[in-house]
Amino acid sequence: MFKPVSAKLNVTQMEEGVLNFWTQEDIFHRSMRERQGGPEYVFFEGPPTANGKPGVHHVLARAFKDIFPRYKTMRGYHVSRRGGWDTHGLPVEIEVEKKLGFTNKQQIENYGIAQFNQLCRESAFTYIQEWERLTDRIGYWVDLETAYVTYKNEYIESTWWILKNFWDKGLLYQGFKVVPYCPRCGTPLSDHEVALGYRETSDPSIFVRMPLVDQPGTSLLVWTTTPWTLPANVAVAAGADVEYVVVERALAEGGTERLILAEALVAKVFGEEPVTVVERMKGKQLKGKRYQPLFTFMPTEKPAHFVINGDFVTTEDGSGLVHIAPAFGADDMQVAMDADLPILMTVAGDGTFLSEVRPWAGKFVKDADPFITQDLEARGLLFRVETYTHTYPFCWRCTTPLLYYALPTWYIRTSQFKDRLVELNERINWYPGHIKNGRFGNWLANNVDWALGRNRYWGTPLPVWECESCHTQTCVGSLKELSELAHKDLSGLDLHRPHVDDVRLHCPDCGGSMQRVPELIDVWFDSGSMPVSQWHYPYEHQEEFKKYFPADFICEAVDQTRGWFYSLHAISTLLFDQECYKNVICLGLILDKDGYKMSKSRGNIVSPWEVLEDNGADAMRWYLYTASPPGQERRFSKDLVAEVVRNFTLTLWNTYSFFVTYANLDGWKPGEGAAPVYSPLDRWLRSALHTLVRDVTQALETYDVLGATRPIETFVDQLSNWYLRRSRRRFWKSGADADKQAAYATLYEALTTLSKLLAPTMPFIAEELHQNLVRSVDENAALSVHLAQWPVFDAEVMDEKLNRDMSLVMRLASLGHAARNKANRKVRQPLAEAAFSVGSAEERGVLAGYADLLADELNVKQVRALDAAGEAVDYALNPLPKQLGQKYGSRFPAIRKAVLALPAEAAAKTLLAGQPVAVAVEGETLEILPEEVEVRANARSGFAVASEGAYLAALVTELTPELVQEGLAREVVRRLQDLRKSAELDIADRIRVVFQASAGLEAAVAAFRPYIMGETLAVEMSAGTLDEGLPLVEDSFDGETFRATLQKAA
RNA sequence: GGGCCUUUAGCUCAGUUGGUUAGAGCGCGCCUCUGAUAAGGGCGAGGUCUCAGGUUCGAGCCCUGAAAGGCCCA
Repeated sequence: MFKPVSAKLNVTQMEEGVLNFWTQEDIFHRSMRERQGGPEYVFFEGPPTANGKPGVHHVLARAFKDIFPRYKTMRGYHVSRRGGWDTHGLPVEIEVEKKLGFTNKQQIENYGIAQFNQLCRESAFTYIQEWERLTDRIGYWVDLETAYVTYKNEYIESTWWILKNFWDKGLLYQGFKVVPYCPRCGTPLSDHEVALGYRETSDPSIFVRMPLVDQPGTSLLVWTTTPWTLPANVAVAAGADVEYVVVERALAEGGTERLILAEALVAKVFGEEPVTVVERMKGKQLKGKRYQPLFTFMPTEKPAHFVINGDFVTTEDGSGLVHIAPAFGADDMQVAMDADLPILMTVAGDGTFLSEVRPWAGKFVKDADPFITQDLEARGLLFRVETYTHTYPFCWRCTTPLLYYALPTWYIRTSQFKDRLVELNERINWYPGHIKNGRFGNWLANNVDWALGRNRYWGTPLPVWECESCHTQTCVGSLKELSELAHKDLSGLDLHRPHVDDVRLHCPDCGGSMQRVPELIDVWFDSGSMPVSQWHYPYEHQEEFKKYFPADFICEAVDQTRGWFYSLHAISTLLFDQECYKNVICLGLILDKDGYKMSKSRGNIVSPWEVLEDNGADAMRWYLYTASPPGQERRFSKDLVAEVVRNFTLTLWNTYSFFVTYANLDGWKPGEGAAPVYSPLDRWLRSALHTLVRDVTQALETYDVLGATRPIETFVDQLSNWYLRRSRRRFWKSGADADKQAAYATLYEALTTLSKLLAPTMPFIAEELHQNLVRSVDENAALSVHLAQWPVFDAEVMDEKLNRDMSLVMRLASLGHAARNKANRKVRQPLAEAAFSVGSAEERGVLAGYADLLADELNVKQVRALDAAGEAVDYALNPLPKQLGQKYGSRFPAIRKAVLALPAEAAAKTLLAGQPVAVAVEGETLEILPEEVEVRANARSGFAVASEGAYLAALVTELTPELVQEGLAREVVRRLQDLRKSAELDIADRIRVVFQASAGLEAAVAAFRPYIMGETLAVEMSAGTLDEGLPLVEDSFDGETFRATLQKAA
């Protein structure tokens, strides 16, 4: 006996039962333990931060991550599924700052870094319990007990080891990074903060002359909106492929001058003023031309003041020649590094000019703009001054205009490995593929050095110490090394600020005192280090590290392209010269109902709990898998998850419930009783099932989640709404013949196989089915479906022709129903005949083979092919463009016309007989093959017809008295079945029926009495007086009246 | 400003190497079936496949350009 299954499914209850089972039997750990010794399948968990609540987007990532470890486990792999937590960084600090009511860094310093960091450490796990609860509830199997934590000393120490490795290779260096900076607050602002403070403002817009050294009387015309940056000018950038011209113009004071600017901007700059173009050239020809510097306040230790090429130059504004001040622009800094230009720092941290800038020393730079302009004008270098209105960022806190300002920071020399980063990316399989050479590939190809330093508190400290006297620097790679250099045992030291800052080292060069540099490292370096640091490698677990690197599979959302995907790849490339992961699914973002990204800052995160409580984890997961391709962004709505339950889960569940109900009635068990003799319908279902196994397996092997799920939906639909609907009677009938055995065996095979195919994606219902269908009858079966073996398809069972044939039959059935509808003949009324027209001789054979099935489905006494010869059928020809067009190309229209001009009747008969027809086209005779033309039939009047393409169904709608009586009998059956149901009888209960009927109906009942009694399981059926106390049905139909009562027979 | 993605029915999405009548599910209206079903079947309303050019005998699909939206980066 199987456990009885109600047709009503309480999803939540079922899933919670499964969760309990997993916990009690420790299935998750078993799934790892039992596969020890099997081949390794390596999965890396991208660590989330638990200081925020998990949202739907986390369910998305976790749902996708879960599929492949489960699948691979079923294929015999050992899959270690270690979790991880990202615990450092600004998000954590900001939460603590909010709690403390802080608005700037000074307040943190005053409060004390030690206490502050202690609060951060606690805050990092604020929502850990909700994360654990959610992870558990959605059935994401990940080992959180052994999860790595980025703030642990061991983790940090390994990360230090990596940094030390880079240091030793000369890849870690100090440079400048241009950041948005508030001179009043004395601090750089994050992107988020900058975005808060944009507003419209007016700035000076000036054109200046930069006279060429080698061509007296000729100047570069350069445009800027920040005159205060001109004293820091070191170069002028021209677009390499931009067209430039030298123009000659008259000077007001007499004589002429020549100016160089982009051709596209001549009209904009000079307007009505007549100028003469005397020469033209590309930007690349300007490269290297030297000009006289506007100012010489600062010494230049490298060559400067010449034209360079830059791809950021546009000809939308200004002159097409861009002034370069590396300290005050990100592009400027980048070209300065590329071209090895000097960096002139003219401005102090408070936004005033340094003393070297003598005329304006101490003045706030923005206030100095007019003076600088005057100075240039006085020297004849100013061409024009205007006002320019644009949006510019201001400090959100104090409304001071932000400066783009170079701050010293630490870099990793990733750009040196640009080519290698690109090459190793070639080995990675990206899903979707366009990320590889698109978003990710472009990012790598334009790689710039990784700005590593952060001027914050809660994070991995940069392990570089600098001598206070001789400025020698050293990088420390372990606690042991630190202890040695400090001459004391520091093995218990907390590797966070401020404790590491308190450690002074002895300078090996001069014996001076060395202090740690103030920076922390980028948290992305933390998470990108996880392949190494999760093992405390190389100080511990060397074997494990080797075993679990690189990853076979990782999966995160697309916002990790420049985040975790990059940090893993970059660190792995620089450290091991190897790719870090072989396959990666890059998920699209979940958008809210209005199409915006769900994010904490927007406050539009939808809680997954409501969805889970109503519809369960399986349905939510399934929705996420099947809704759209994984890489595509998607809007999320709860209603769509509910639809999954209605359309898919319940369809499957009811098929399962049906099976269990009847198998229990019959005492059926797999492998017992007569050997099954499969009917064509069984063979079709098995063929479809094995095809499904093949396709789903293939899809999972290629990380195609849609391909691993949508076909299952189709199959379940066909299983329920065709196979089972067409097979019901085989289960009802008494006895246990080979046909019934075959029906049970087929349905059982389908359900148990589905349970396995669904295990990676719908782990709960898969388990439920497995426990009841497999475990309950086979003690030796796998304890859990997740410990079972993945199903193997049998190519012998697969039959492509059978699959095709059955879809034709389903189509014809559908047409038959349509014809009935048009004729207004309900299915309960038997009809004499249905005749079909199909497009080919082969399909006629299919029709003949499945005539009985169609007759039963359509409730007609006979099914046959429309006879071309014997009946008045009109034919039409439809030349098939696909076949003819591909064969004849541009001659197709003419051929089409010629085919349509043929006498349709004769040609159709020839083609239906499998013979070619000849057409004359442009003086040539062509042979048109039967498969190149579709023959469409139209039946004579008197039939009720429905057609689609080449297919047509025609019903004989005349009724004989026998047919009418049979129809009435079926009406009676239907009423009695309804009554059984409303009386809540068991499916197998026998009944006694007493009825009263109008004369015509009574005759019909008499004629079909055995049929009615058989259908309704009546042991007695008689006309007589009704006992009103019994369940009663009363109805009139087709001009007849019917009343009946029933009672359960003893 | 740059890169990537998206745009097909009211909603969520399919649409094979280009093939002439563009599909499914949900929702809506009508009809129907049912002793597994919260369901199933049929019919109907609902589409200038974002727009404009181009290639082709033929374009939802290929090419060019534009627009709108999203994400990432400046």
